Amino acid sequence: MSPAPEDATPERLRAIPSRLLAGAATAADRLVNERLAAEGARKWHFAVLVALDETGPASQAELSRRTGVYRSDMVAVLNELADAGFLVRDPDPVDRRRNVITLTPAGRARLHHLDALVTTAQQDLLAPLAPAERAELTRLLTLLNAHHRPPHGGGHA
Amino acid sequence: MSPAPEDATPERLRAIPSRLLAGAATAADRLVNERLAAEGARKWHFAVLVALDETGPASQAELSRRTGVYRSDMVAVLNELADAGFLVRDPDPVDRRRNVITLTPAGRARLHHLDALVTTAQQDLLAPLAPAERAELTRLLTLLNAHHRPPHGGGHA
DNA sequence: CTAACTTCATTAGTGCGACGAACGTTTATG
DNA sequence: CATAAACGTTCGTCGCACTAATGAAGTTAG
Repeated sequence: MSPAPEDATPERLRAIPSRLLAGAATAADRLVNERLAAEGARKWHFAVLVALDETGPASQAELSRRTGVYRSDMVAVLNELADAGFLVRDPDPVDRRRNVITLTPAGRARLHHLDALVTTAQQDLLAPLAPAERAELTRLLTLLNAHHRPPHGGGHA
Repeated sequence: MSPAPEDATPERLRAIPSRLLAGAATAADRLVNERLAAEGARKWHFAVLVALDETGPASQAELSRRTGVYRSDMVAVLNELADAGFLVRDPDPVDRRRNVITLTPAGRARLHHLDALVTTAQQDLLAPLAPAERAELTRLLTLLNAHHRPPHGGGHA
Protein backbone atom coordinates (compact mmCIF):
# COMPACT_ATOMS: atom_id res chain seq x y z
CA MET A 1 0.00 0.00 0.00
CA SER A 2 2.01 2.86 1.31
CA PRO A 3 -0.81 5.09 0.25
CA ALA A 4 1.46 7.86 1.24
CA PRO A 5 0.96 9.02 4.78
CA GLU A 6 1.81 12.34 3.25
CA ASP A 7 1.98 14.30 6.43
CA ALA A 8 5.10 16.01 5.38
CA THR A 9 5.09 19.52 6.57
CA PRO A 10 7.79 21.17 4.49
CA GLU A 11 11.12 21.40 6.25
CA ARG A 12 11.20 25.10 5.63
CA LEU A 13 8.09 25.51 7.69
CA ARG A 14 9.06 23.00 10.33
CA ALA A 15 12.21 24.86 11.23
CA ILE A 16 10.60 28.21 11.90
CA PRO A 17 10.77 29.14 15.59
CA SER A 18 7.66 31.29 15.60
CA ARG A 19 5.70 28.39 14.16
CA LEU A 20 7.14 25.99 16.69
CA LEU A 21 6.25 28.36 19.46
CA ALA A 22 2.72 28.77 18.20
CA GLY A 23 2.24 25.03 17.96
CA ALA A 24 3.66 24.32 21.38
CA ALA A 25 1.65 27.12 22.92
CA THR A 26 -1.54 25.78 21.37
CA ALA A 27 -0.86 22.30 22.67
CA ALA A 28 -0.01 23.67 26.09
CA ASP A 29 -3.12 25.80 26.24
CA ARG A 30 -5.26 22.92 25.18
CA LEU A 31 -3.83 20.73 27.90
CA VAL A 32 -4.33 23.31 30.61
CA ASN A 33 -7.77 24.34 29.43
CA GLU A 34 -8.98 20.78 29.20
CA ARG A 35 -8.05 20.17 32.79
CA LEU A 36 -9.47 23.42 34.04
CA ALA A 37 -12.62 23.22 31.95
CA ALA A 38 -13.45 19.98 33.73
CA GLU A 39 -13.84 22.13 36.83
CA GLY A 40 -15.54 25.00 35.10
CA ALA A 41 -12.44 27.15 35.29
CA ARG A 42 -10.19 28.86 32.80
CA LYS A 43 -6.58 29.79 33.01
CA TRP A 44 -7.20 33.38 34.08
CA HIS A 45 -9.23 32.28 36.97
CA PHE A 46 -6.18 30.46 38.09
CA ALA A 47 -3.87 33.36 37.32
CA VAL A 48 -6.00 35.81 39.25
CA LEU A 49 -6.29 33.50 42.23
CA VAL A 50 -2.54 33.01 42.32
CA ALA A 51 -1.90 36.73 42.11
CA LEU A 52 -4.29 37.40 44.96
CA ASP A 53 -2.84 34.65 47.09
CA GLU A 54 0.70 35.70 46.45
CA THR A 55 0.54 39.44 46.93
CA GLY A 56 -2.69 39.97 48.79
CA PRO A 57 -5.76 42.06 47.97
CA ALA A 58 -5.38 44.33 44.99
CA SER A 59 -7.25 46.58 42.63
CA GLN A 60 -8.39 45.28 39.27
CA ALA A 61 -5.81 47.34 37.42
CA GLU A 62 -3.08 45.90 39.57
CA LEU A 63 -4.32 42.39 39.04
CA SER A 64 -4.32 43.11 35.37
CA ARG A 65 -0.65 44.05 35.46
CA ARG A 66 0.27 41.10 37.58
CA THR A 67 -1.49 38.49 35.55
CA GLY A 68 -1.21 39.93 32.06
CA VAL A 69 -4.97 39.86 31.63
CA TYR A 70 -6.33 42.94 29.91
CA ARG A 71 -8.28 45.37 32.05
CA SER A 72 -11.26 44.98 29.76
CA ASP A 73 -11.23 41.23 30.10
CA MET A 74 -10.51 41.26 33.79
CA VAL A 75 -14.02 42.44 34.52
CA ALA A 76 -15.65 39.26 33.29
CA VAL A 77 -13.11 37.05 35.02
CA LEU A 78 -13.73 38.76 38.33
CA ASN A 79 -17.46 38.58 37.83
CA GLU A 80 -17.27 34.85 37.40
CA LEU A 81 -14.99 34.34 40.35
CA ALA A 82 -17.11 36.61 42.52
CA ASP A 83 -20.33 34.88 41.45
CA ALA A 84 -18.78 31.61 42.52
CA GLY A 85 -17.82 33.10 45.85
CA PHE A 86 -14.08 32.81 45.38
CA LEU A 87 -13.41 36.47 45.92
CA VAL A 88 -15.16 39.66 46.92
CA ARG A 89 -15.13 43.02 45.23
CA ASP A 90 -15.37 45.96 47.62
CA PRO A 91 -15.02 49.63 46.91
CA ASP A 92 -11.68 50.94 48.12
CA PRO A 93 -12.32 53.45 50.92
CA VAL A 94 -9.06 55.29 50.32
CA ASP A 95 -9.45 55.57 46.57
CA ARG A 96 -12.98 55.42 45.42
CA ARG A 97 -12.10 54.73 41.83
CA ARG A 98 -10.82 51.34 42.82
CA ASN A 99 -12.25 48.08 43.89
CA VAL A 100 -10.38 46.00 46.39
CA ILE A 101 -10.39 42.37 45.37
CA THR A 102 -9.99 39.95 48.22
CA LEU A 103 -9.68 36.20 48.18
CA THR A 104 -12.22 34.27 50.22
CA PRO A 105 -11.46 31.02 52.04
CA ALA A 106 -13.40 29.24 49.32
CA GLY A 107 -11.21 31.01 46.80
CA ARG A 108 -8.09 29.82 48.51
CA ALA A 109 -9.38 26.27 48.46
CA ARG A 110 -10.26 26.65 44.82
CA LEU A 111 -6.77 27.88 44.13
CA HIS A 112 -5.19 24.85 45.72
CA HIS A 113 -7.38 22.61 43.69
CA LEU A 114 -6.68 24.34 40.41
CA ASP A 115 -3.02 24.51 41.28
CA ALA A 116 -2.86 20.75 41.36
CA LEU A 117 -4.54 20.51 37.98
CA VAL A 118 -2.24 23.07 36.42
CA THR A 119 0.82 21.41 37.86
CA THR A 120 0.03 18.02 36.43
CA ALA A 121 -0.83 19.65 33.13
CA GLN A 122 2.67 21.13 33.06
CA GLN A 123 4.14 17.75 33.73
CA ASP A 124 2.17 16.22 30.90
CA LEU A 125 3.20 19.05 28.67
CA LEU A 126 6.88 18.56 29.39
CA ALA A 127 6.67 14.79 29.45
CA PRO A 128 8.83 14.31 26.36
CA LEU A 129 11.68 16.30 27.90
CA ALA A 130 14.31 15.24 30.40
CA PRO A 131 14.46 17.23 33.63
CA ALA A 132 17.47 19.22 32.49
CA GLU A 133 15.73 19.97 29.21
CA ARG A 134 12.65 21.19 31.00
CA ALA A 135 14.71 23.59 33.02
CA GLU A 136 16.55 24.78 29.96
CA LEU A 137 13.36 25.33 28.01
CA THR A 138 11.93 27.31 30.87
CA ARG A 139 15.07 29.38 31.05
CA LEU A 140 15.13 30.15 27.34
CA LEU A 141 11.44 31.03 27.26
CA THR A 142 11.94 33.30 30.24
CA LEU A 143 14.68 35.09 28.35
CA LEU A 144 12.44 35.57 25.35
CA ASN A 145 9.59 36.84 27.46
CA ALA A 146 11.81 39.26 29.31
CA HIS A 147 13.28 40.63 26.13
CA HIS A 148 10.03 41.05 24.25
CA ARG A 149 8.06 42.34 27.21
CA PRO A 150 9.34 45.80 27.94
CA PRO A 151 7.86 46.57 31.38
CA HIS A 152 5.08 48.37 29.83
CA GLY A 153 3.70 49.78 26.73
CA GLY A 154 6.04 48.25 24.23
CA GLY A 155 9.09 50.09 25.50
CA HIS A 156 11.32 49.95 22.46
CA ALA A 157 10.01 52.90 20.60
CA MET B 1 10.12 57.96 45.55
CA SER B 2 10.27 54.59 43.96
CA PRO B 3 6.92 55.36 42.39
CA ALA B 4 6.45 51.66 42.39
CA PRO B 5 7.18 50.06 39.09
CA GLU B 6 4.78 47.49 40.39
CA ASP B 7 5.33 45.05 37.62
CA ALA B 8 5.78 42.06 39.76
CA THR B 9 4.19 39.11 38.19
CA PRO B 10 4.04 36.53 40.95
CA GLU B 11 6.84 34.02 40.82
CA ARG B 12 4.36 31.21 40.83
CA LEU B 13 2.93 32.45 37.58
CA ARG B 14 6.25 33.35 36.05
CA ALA B 15 7.56 29.82 36.35
CA ILE B 16 4.70 28.12 34.54
CA PRO B 17 5.81 26.69 31.19
CA SER B 18 2.44 26.96 29.51
CA ARG B 19 2.34 30.63 30.38
CA LEU B 20 5.86 31.17 29.16
CA LEU B 21 4.99 29.46 25.93
CA ALA B 22 1.88 31.55 25.48
CA GLY B 23 3.79 34.73 26.10
CA ALA B 24 6.63 33.85 23.79
CA ALA B 25 4.23 32.71 21.10
CA THR B 26 2.29 35.95 21.34
CA ALA B 27 5.46 38.00 21.03
CA ALA B 28 6.64 35.88 18.13
CA ASP B 29 3.32 36.14 16.34
CA ARG B 30 3.25 39.85 16.83
CA LEU B 31 6.72 40.21 15.38
CA VAL B 32 5.95 38.12 12.33
CA ASN B 33 2.55 39.65 11.75
CA GLU B 34 3.85 43.18 12.02
CA ARG B 35 6.38 42.51 9.31
CA LEU B 36 3.97 40.68 7.07
CA ALA B 37 1.13 43.12 7.63
CA ALA B 38 3.35 45.85 6.23
CA GLU B 39 3.09 43.97 2.95
CA GLY B 40 -0.53 43.07 3.29
CA ALA B 41 0.25 39.46 4.09
CA ARG B 42 -0.39 37.15 6.99
CA LYS B 43 1.47 34.15 8.19
CA TRP B 44 -0.78 31.71 6.46
CA HIS B 45 -0.10 33.28 3.14
CA PHE B 46 3.53 32.62 3.72
CA ALA B 47 2.94 29.07 4.88
CA VAL B 48 0.87 28.21 1.84
CA LEU B 49 3.38 29.73 -0.54
CA VAL B 50 6.19 27.76 1.05
CA ALA B 51 4.23 24.54 0.87
CA LEU B 52 3.50 25.08 -2.79
CA ASP B 53 7.05 25.98 -3.61
CA GLU B 54 8.46 23.06 -1.69
CA THR B 55 6.25 20.25 -2.86
CA GLY B 56 4.60 21.55 -5.94
CA PRO B 57 0.95 21.97 -6.91
CA ALA B 58 -1.52 20.43 -4.50
CA SER B 59 -5.16 20.22 -3.60
CA GLN B 60 -6.55 22.41 -0.87
CA ALA B 61 -6.93 19.52 1.50
CA GLU B 62 -3.32 18.60 1.01
CA LEU B 63 -2.18 22.14 1.57
CA SER B 64 -4.20 22.13 4.71
CA ARG B 65 -2.34 19.10 5.99
CA ARG B 66 1.00 20.48 5.03
CA THR B 67 0.59 23.88 6.55
CA GLY B 68 -1.60 23.12 9.53
CA VAL B 69 -4.20 25.60 8.34
CA TYR B 70 -7.71 24.35 8.79
CA ARG B 71 -9.54 23.40 5.60
CA SER B 72 -12.28 25.84 6.48
CA ASP B 73 -9.83 28.67 6.82
CA MET B 74 -7.80 27.64 3.80
CA VAL B 75 -10.54 28.82 1.48
CA ALA B 76 -10.18 32.46 2.43
CA VAL B 77 -6.40 32.32 2.36
CA LEU B 78 -6.42 30.91 -1.15
CA ASN B 79 -8.99 33.45 -2.26
CA GLU B 80 -6.76 36.25 -1.13
CA LEU B 81 -3.67 34.78 -2.72
CA ALA B 82 -5.52 34.05 -5.94
CA ASP B 83 -7.03 37.53 -6.06
CA ALA B 84 -3.53 38.93 -5.79
CA GLY B 85 -2.39 36.68 -8.59
CA PHE B 86 0.06 34.65 -6.54
CA LEU B 87 -1.53 31.33 -7.36
CA VAL B 88 -4.21 29.83 -9.55
CA ARG B 89 -6.99 27.48 -8.62
CA ASP B 90 -7.92 25.04 -11.37
CA PRO B 91 -10.27 22.11 -11.25
CA ASP B 92 -8.36 18.83 -11.13
CA PRO B 93 -9.09 16.88 -14.31
CA VAL B 94 -8.37 13.51 -12.73
CA ASP B 95 -10.47 14.11 -9.62
CA ARG B 96 -13.14 16.67 -10.13
CA ARG B 97 -13.74 17.18 -6.45
CA ARG B 98 -10.37 18.79 -6.17
CA ASN B 99 -8.80 22.05 -7.10
CA VAL B 100 -5.21 22.08 -8.16
CA ILE B 101 -3.43 25.01 -6.62
CA THR B 102 -0.42 26.19 -8.57
CA LEU B 103 2.09 28.87 -7.76
CA THR B 104 2.49 31.63 -10.33
CA PRO B 105 5.78 33.38 -11.05
CA ALA B 106 4.41 36.37 -9.17
CA GLY B 107 3.66 34.02 -6.29
CA ARG B 108 7.20 32.74 -6.29
CA ALA B 109 8.52 36.27 -6.19
CA ARG B 110 6.13 37.07 -3.39
CA LEU B 111 7.35 34.06 -1.51
CA HIS B 112 10.96 35.15 -1.72
CA HIS B 113 10.01 38.55 -0.47
CA LEU B 114 7.98 37.28 2.45
CA ASP B 115 10.67 34.74 3.20
CA ALA B 116 13.14 37.52 3.82
CA LEU B 117 10.71 39.26 6.15
CA VAL B 118 9.97 36.11 8.09
CA THR B 119 13.64 35.26 8.40
CA THR B 120 14.59 38.58 9.89
CA ALA B 121 11.60 38.37 12.18
CA GLN B 122 12.95 35.07 13.49
CA GLN B 123 16.30 36.65 14.08
CA ASP B 124 14.74 39.48 16.01
CA LEU B 125 12.71 37.02 17.97
CA LEU B 126 15.74 35.01 18.98
CA ALA B 127 17.97 38.02 19.44
CA PRO B 128 18.38 37.54 23.18
CA LEU B 129 19.67 34.00 22.69
CA ALA B 130 23.12 32.80 21.77
CA PRO B 131 23.35 30.65 18.64
CA ALA B 132 23.62 27.44 20.61
CA GLU B 133 20.62 28.47 22.67
CA ARG B 134 18.57 29.15 19.56
CA ALA B 135 19.32 25.71 18.27
CA GLU B 136 18.48 24.15 21.59
CA LEU B 137 15.20 26.03 21.87
CA THR B 138 14.25 24.93 18.40
CA ARG B 139 15.10 21.36 19.24
CA LEU B 140 13.09 21.33 22.44
CA LEU B 141 10.08 22.95 20.80
CA THR B 142 10.27 20.43 18.01
CA LEU B 143 10.15 17.64 20.57
CA LEU B 144 7.09 19.16 22.21
CA ASN B 145 5.34 19.60 18.91
CA ALA B 146 6.08 16.07 17.81
CA HIS B 147 4.82 14.63 21.05
CA HIS B 148 1.64 16.65 21.27
CA ARG B 149 0.84 16.52 17.57
CA PRO B 150 -0.30 13.03 16.82
CA PRO B 151 -0.46 13.01 13.00
CA HIS B 152 -3.92 14.14 12.83
CA GLY B 153 -7.18 15.45 13.95
CA GLY B 154 -5.95 16.18 17.40
CA GLY B 155 -7.37 13.00 18.77
CA HIS B 156 -4.12 11.06 18.47
CA ALA B 157 -5.37 7.76 19.74
C1' DC C 1 -25.79 -1.19 -10.72
C1' DT C 2 -27.16 0.68 -6.69
C1' DA C 3 -26.41 1.95 -2.00
C1' DA C 4 -23.38 3.40 1.52
C1' DC C 5 -19.31 5.57 2.69
C1' DT C 6 -15.76 8.94 2.11
C1' DT C 7 -13.33 12.99 0.38
C1' DC C 8 -13.34 17.64 -1.18
C1' DA C 9 -14.45 22.59 -1.33
C1' DT C 10 -17.22 25.82 0.75
C1' DT C 11 -20.23 28.43 3.98
C1' DA C 12 -21.50 29.68 8.39
C1' DG C 13 -20.88 29.83 13.10
C1' DT C 14 -18.63 29.14 18.02
C1' DG C 15 -15.28 30.24 21.65
C1' DC C 16 -11.34 32.34 23.22
C1' DG C 17 -7.53 35.32 23.64
C1' DA C 18 -5.43 39.96 22.58
C1' DC C 19 -6.47 44.41 22.00
C1' DG C 20 -8.58 49.43 21.06
C1' DA C 21 -12.14 53.15 21.90
C1' DA C 22 -14.95 55.52 24.65
C1' DC C 23 -17.49 56.89 28.92
C1' DG C 24 -18.35 58.30 33.62
C1' DT C 25 -16.21 58.66 37.97
C1' DT C 26 -12.58 59.90 40.99
C1' DT C 27 -8.06 61.38 42.21
C1' DA C 28 -3.71 63.97 41.17
C1' DT C 29 -1.29 67.97 39.09
C1' DG C 30 -0.31 72.34 37.27
C1' DC D 1 -9.89 75.58 39.32
C1' DA D 2 -8.90 73.40 35.06
C1' DT D 3 -6.77 69.64 33.11
C1' DA D 4 -4.79 65.51 32.99
C1' DA D 5 -4.47 60.84 34.47
C1' DA D 6 -6.12 56.39 36.46
C1' DC D 7 -9.90 53.24 37.29
C1' DG D 8 -13.80 50.19 36.21
C1' DT D 9 -16.79 49.13 32.63
C1' DT D 10 -19.06 48.29 28.17
C1' DC D 11 -18.77 47.43 23.41
C1' DG D 12 -16.52 46.11 19.37
C1' DT D 13 -12.68 44.25 16.33
C1' DC D 14 -9.39 40.85 14.59
C1' DG D 15 -7.19 36.55 14.17
C1' DC D 16 -6.85 31.73 15.24
C1' DA D 17 -8.54 26.94 16.28
C1' DC D 18 -12.20 24.28 15.56
C1' DT D 19 -17.26 22.19 14.54
C1' DA D 20 -21.22 21.41 11.75
C1' DA D 21 -23.47 21.02 7.69
C1' DT D 22 -24.05 20.91 2.59
C1' DG D 23 -23.55 19.59 -2.33
C1' DA D 24 -20.68 17.45 -5.65
C1' DA D 25 -17.71 13.80 -6.87
C1' DG D 26 -15.13 9.71 -6.20
C1' DT D 27 -14.84 4.73 -3.76
C1' DT D 28 -16.36 0.36 -1.99
C1' DA D 29 -19.49 -3.48 -1.12
C1' DG D 30 -23.13 -6.28 -2.13
